[in-house]
Amino acid sequence: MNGSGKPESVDFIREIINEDIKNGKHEGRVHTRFPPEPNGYLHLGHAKSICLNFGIADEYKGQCNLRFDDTNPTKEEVEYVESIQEDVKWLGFDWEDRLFFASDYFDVLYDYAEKLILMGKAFVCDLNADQMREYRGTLTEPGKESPYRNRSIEENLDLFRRMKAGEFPEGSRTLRARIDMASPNINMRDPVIYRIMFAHHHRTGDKWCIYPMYDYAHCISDAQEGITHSICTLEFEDHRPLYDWFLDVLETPHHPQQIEFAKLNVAYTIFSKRRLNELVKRGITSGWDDPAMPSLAGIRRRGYTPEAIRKFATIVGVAKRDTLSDMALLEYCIREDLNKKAQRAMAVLKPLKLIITNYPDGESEELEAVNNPEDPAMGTRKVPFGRELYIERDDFMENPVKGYFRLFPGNEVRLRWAYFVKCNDFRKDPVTGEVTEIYCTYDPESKGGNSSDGRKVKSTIHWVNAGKCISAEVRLYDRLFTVPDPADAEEGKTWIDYINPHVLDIVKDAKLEPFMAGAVPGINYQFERLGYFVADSKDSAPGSPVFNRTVTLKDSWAKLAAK
RNA sequence: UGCCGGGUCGUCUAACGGUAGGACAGCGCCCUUUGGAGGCGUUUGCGUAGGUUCGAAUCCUGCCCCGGCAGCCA
Repeated sequence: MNGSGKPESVDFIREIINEDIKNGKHEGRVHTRFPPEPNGYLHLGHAKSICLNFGIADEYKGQCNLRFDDTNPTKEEVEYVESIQEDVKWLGFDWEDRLFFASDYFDVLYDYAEKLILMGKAFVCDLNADQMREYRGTLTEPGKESPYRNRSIEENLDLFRRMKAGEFPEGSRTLRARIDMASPNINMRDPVIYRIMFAHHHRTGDKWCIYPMYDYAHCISDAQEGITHSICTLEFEDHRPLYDWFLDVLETPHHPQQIEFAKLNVAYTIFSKRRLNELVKRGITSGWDDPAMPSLAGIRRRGYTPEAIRKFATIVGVAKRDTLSDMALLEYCIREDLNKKAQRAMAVLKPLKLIITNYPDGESEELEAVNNPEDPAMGTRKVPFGRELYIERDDFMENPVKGYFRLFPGNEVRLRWAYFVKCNDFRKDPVTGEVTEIYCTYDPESKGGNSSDGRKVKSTIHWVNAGKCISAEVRLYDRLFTVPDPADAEEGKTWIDYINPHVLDIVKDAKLEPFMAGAVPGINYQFERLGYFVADSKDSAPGSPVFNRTVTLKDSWAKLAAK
């Protein structure tokens, strides 16, 4: 029950689980698994599945296995089995001692295959790939039975054992289930269950030259592990009859239930492994861990937290219809998390010199600044103040537009944690017309940021001490694409044409408070009034960090100004 | 045009025959030493046409639209 007294609503998967528990199905157990193929890096879409599977296991006091679906050695690599484990752990989940591989079951899988042959439910087929395609029929026409479909059990067994022994060349024969070539479901038209591949496997080495297909391996692997609910994405819906067929025919001790949900899509980015790979290959991004990538490695480096990702997974929910989630939802999650946790700092991205004409030359002082207004326990710090400062170029306007509250000639603003200053004059470059310096007077009575006479200002701006700040490179990341759904390209264009040219803008020489020299990668900061930033884990050096912008702060002035 | 699965605010998601609700986004106001955060308020939706029913988002039928499926990929 929630606070309103209404029953807590659950998604359709948890509804099924609740029903199963009520009916005592699977002895009331809940056991899920996350089954990635180790052929690429994990991305936000996988995170949804991870949170679902591990999350459900947690909620029902069940278990969730991590199982690598490594049935195709030509596509899989150890590099990925390592990065995947790292990503799942980073997200905050634990498979304890239940790390499995489909290849753990190659012997079992093989024995079951002989059993199928013995039952007359599988046969060795000599059709090549092209012929098989012809025999398969089409979406609207039934297929034809293979001429090898009625071989004797003895011949099938002999041939299959010789396939295993390596007597036949790659592609020359397959083992196929004997189901129904006229089935309206193409997956049931005598699907291949073993193919010959003389490939080195990352775990089993050269032991095998025949490898099982996904449909055959997956259901049996689930059954082996006593999985109760095998949660996968919608495109496997058509495979469920086959999943059930294998387990029914083989009479496995367990029969997990496959449940399909709609995978995550997020506007202005893409999750397709193929396309993500192309971004890397073309050099559009620097690699799979580029902070602009939606890979978990990328968003981690970008400064996203596991808490935010988990919250996002919860918020988008789980259902069966295709969706395109709003980027704003993700950004909300990270802002909400970081607002409470991030240490504040002042950073000036586009510096403009501000000189306080009535501040004694050569003087300086340390002012106290609050580290996080949301969390007093985070304490305060000292910020060096002086006669010459840098402020943000955008915080000054020679001719202010309506509604602009920041600095302009004659206007008074507050320098955060410091003093009120009033602009009296400014200087411009005679050639470019660019403002080069502004001259202000400060009110010594307003130290700390409050006037002594109750005088108010409409704006507070950030600043750094020109003589005592540090310089750093700051990388401003934005959305990857210029359109919500780049895969849905208009005539004559491809998704590549929609890459955002400003996905990364680099600020070479930002000015920051001196303590930021000690910024440690992985610790999130809020640069006040700008956004959340994190020191880059690859390109920062001790004492000289490089910062990545995780997300901007909401900017209601920008919205107003755009009108 | 075969089979399977879907269509509820702009977005995501509830409702399980009984007042269409929440979150995000938007808008307005209040508050604010971040034009941040926060508080309050508010606009917007059941694909369509019928049927059953006292009553339909929910059940039935037709239509429309969207997605998936013809790898020895997963």
